[in-house]
Amino acid sequence: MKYWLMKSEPDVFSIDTLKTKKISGWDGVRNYQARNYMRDDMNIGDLILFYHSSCEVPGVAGLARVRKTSHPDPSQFDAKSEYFDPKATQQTPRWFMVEVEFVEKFDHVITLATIKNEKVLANMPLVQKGSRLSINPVTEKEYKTIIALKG
DNA sequence: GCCAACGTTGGC
DNA sequence: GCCAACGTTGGC
Repeated sequence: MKYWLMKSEPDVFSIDTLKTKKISGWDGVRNYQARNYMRDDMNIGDLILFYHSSCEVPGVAGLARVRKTSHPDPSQFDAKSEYFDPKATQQTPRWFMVEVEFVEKFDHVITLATIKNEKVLANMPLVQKGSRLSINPVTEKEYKTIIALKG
């Protein structure tokens, strides 16, 4: 089993949205490296740190779990979607997504500032300058450290 | 294949 | 809103 951190703008899709929906496809990823993580490396049962980005208090807001391995992201075929990709076809889809399920919403967001204060977490891509990939692998040690911070 | 221009991310 | 960093596009 692996661990991941996945970013989402809470204005668009938050831990509360997932809590309500319970299950959701992680659609809209349009970055090849992030796509490759979903397509090639994510397995059922992998745990996901659900990170809120581009908001007042950026940080890990809760947990999700991979429920279904990758399949084509339907939004790439939808001309009305902001994620539409005219170069993608049903025969040769370009974008893939996994399906995730809600696990937990933390009582308090584990803020980026808190994460930056933890020496053990200094190697996370999240805190590297210029790193903006929306999906990143997390080591077991990092995962456990973050979980311990939720109090 | 190079690279300039442009677009996006995301913290601050 | 600013801006650094990075990714993508497209002409050549």
